[in-house]
This record gives sequence, structure tokens and C-alpha cells, in this order.
Amino acid sequence: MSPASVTSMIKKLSEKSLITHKRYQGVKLTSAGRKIALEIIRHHRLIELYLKEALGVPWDQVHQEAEKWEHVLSEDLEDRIDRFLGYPVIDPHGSPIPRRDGTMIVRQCDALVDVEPDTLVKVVEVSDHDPELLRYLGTIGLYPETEMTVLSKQPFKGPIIVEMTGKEYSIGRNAAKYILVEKANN
Amino acid sequence: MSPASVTSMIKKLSEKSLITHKRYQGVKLTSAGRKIALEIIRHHRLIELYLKEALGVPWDQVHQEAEKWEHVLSEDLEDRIDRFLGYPVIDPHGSPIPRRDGTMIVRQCDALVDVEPDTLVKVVEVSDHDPELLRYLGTIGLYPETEMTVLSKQPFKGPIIVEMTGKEYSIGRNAAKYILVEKANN
DNA sequence: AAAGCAATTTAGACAAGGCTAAAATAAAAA
DNA sequence: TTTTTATTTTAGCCTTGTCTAAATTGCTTT
Repeated sequence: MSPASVTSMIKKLSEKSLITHKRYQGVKLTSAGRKIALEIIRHHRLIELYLKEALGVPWDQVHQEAEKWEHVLSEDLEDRIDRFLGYPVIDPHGSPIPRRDGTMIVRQCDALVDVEPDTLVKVVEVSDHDPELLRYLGTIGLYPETEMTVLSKQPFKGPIIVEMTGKEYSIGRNAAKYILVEKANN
Repeated sequence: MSPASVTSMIKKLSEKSLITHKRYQGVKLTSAGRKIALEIIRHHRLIELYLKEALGVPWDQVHQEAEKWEHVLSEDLEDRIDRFLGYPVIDPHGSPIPRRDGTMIVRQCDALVDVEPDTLVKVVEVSDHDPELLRYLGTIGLYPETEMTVLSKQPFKGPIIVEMTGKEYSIGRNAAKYILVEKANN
């Protein structure tokens, strides 16, 4: 989308009181806007999980499909999917699924790129924005809940070396920005 | 949709060679148009069946949901759903599901309203256009594959009396137009 | 403090898909 | 055969969401 299109949509959302906006000073969701946004995110993440669990869609593809489905999901079907999945709380990438009431759990976690060497960490969440990255992480078995030890950060913006199930892997800093972890109870 | 809107869309589809059109003389699908139409119908009917089988959506609601989903279904997901369902051939209302290659089985059947009394028939297909009707038929247990005997047609456009699993039911002529049956091998 | 640069907004165009009102045509009735 | 009625099309308008090009604003650098 062009910057101009974004500005024009901002204007419309602002007129509908879904966001607040002062010229040249960014944008903020109102509570009405946040509610709608979280509802769509809930749809999106429920569908991601559903596609994986019920139809075996690989985790690097679910985002793309969910992006289309999220807009046509009725409340009734949302409920059925929710029930089928056993009222899940996180999606295949580890992102929290907003609750029906428009609230969402908040977790404390750090980007892998910021973790000091010699720390045992557990993967909390992986960004779903790049299928390529997800595919790669899948091949090395890095998913939410996976534990690993950060061995070292190579200098000059070099990769991060981690140890996972006995093997060593190197992960680029850019990728490591999109992997969120928490300190594991060693 | 207004008649004018229909004419204007006809013009567009005609320009895309999906239909042929002579002014004041109706419209016909080209083979390219038919292919696309059947692909959408395939989506629609696969989804209807999927919603019923996998998520337990009642048969009077699946049409409405499928109408939205049919437009966002990717080929990959179509394949997964098809496989999940075991490559089905008919949908919950008894309508044939077009094949991937754009062909569809054709069956010989009659509207219930046209059947002579004292005939044993088997329900082939029920129109999904009216949820109300489907709900009613559901309550009396009339589904595709159900067998019943036409007992009589009441005069003055009165209802049709049928016997099904030992009980008698009366079905309005209008409803009976939307129930397709074939003669059962008595 | 001024100049330059990057981000943001305005202005204006355009395509898609819907609508109403009026005109044209075909079909039915007199 | 003419008149009436119903269907179909045309003409023209409107909204939504997109775009490009140009103008504006705020931030950074000299």
C-alpha cells in the first residue's frame, strides 16, 4: 500500500472513532478500535491453529490462509472452532489468542538477539511474517516451547550460536529479532 | 441486486468472454465461464459438506457460511478438505460436487411435486435456498437417500401426502418443487 | 540557524461495483 | 393490429479503496 492510501484510511478510521490521530503524530487505537482489532486477531489465530490441527497445513502457510479466512468467519463458526480446539490459548507460532471478551494475555519475553550468551532459554513465540524463516526453523526443529542454550554471539553482527537437543545451530541476527524467548528455569 | 446492476455485470462478464450475450435474449456461459463457475460450485459444496462433517454445522446453515468461504478457499486447502472427506461426490443437500477437472455428474430425477401417487421414491436432492424449509425437513427426517411413498396429491393445489418410516406427512406443493426424487427400486 | 532529507499529508485521478430513473424492447392483452 | 404491461438496457450518479505527484511538516546535520 502506498503511504497516501494509508493516510486516507487513517482518516476514515479516525472518523469512525476507531483510532485517534493528530497530523504528523501517529495513530492510536481507541477502545472500540482495539476491540475490533482483537476480534480479528482472535479469528486469525484460531484459524491458524485450526488449519494446522484439523487439516495439517504446515505452520509456514497458515498465516497466509488465515489472512483471508479471518474476514469471513462468523461468530457461530468461531465458537465451533474454539470448542473443537479445546479453547486454546496460543496459536502455532506461540502468539496468544485474544479471548472472546477482547482481552489477551501479556507475557514477559525477550528477543533472542538480546539474550546474553550462556543462558538457557525457552522459545515463546516466533513471528509469522516470513514463511521462509518459519520453514527454516521447522527444519531445525525450533518451535514454541523448544529449549536451547545461547552459546555465543559472533562479533560484527554475526550470527547467534545456540545449542538445541545436543546440536549446534547458527541463527542470523535478523532472524533472531523475530524469535521471542524467556529464561528457562534451569 | 437491481436489474440494472445485473445488466452491467453481464456486460463485464461478456467482455471477459465468460458468458455470451445478445441484447434482450438472455445469457449463456462459455466453456471458460462454465469452468470457473463449476470451480466455485465445487468450493461451495465441498465446504458445505466439510462444515457439516468436521464442525457439526446444521445443514440449514452450511449454505450461508459456504457462500462466504467459497471465495477465499485456496487450491491447496481445497485438496486437503477433499482428502479429509474421502473425495466425496455429493454435498449435504444431495447436490453433486463438481470434479476438479470441471465436470459434474448428471442425474435423472423429478421434482416431488410431479410424482404420481402410489409411487415409492428416494430423495435425491433438496434445494438449499431456504433454510426454513431445510429446518422443517430436518425435523421430519427427510434427507437425501430417504425413501418414501407418495400417497396422494390433495386437490386445489393442496399438499402432497407422503408416508415415511410408517408415518404420514403433508408437504406443500411449493416445498415439493424443491425436493428432487427418483423412483426407488421397489 | 539554515539546509537538506525523510516522513506524512493533500490533491486529484481512476477502477470496480453498486444504485435510481428513464428509455427501449419484447411479450401479452385488448 | 394496436395498446398495455413487463422485462431489459442505458445513462448517469455515488461510494469505496486504491494510486501518483506534489506539497507540507518535522527531524537531522552541518
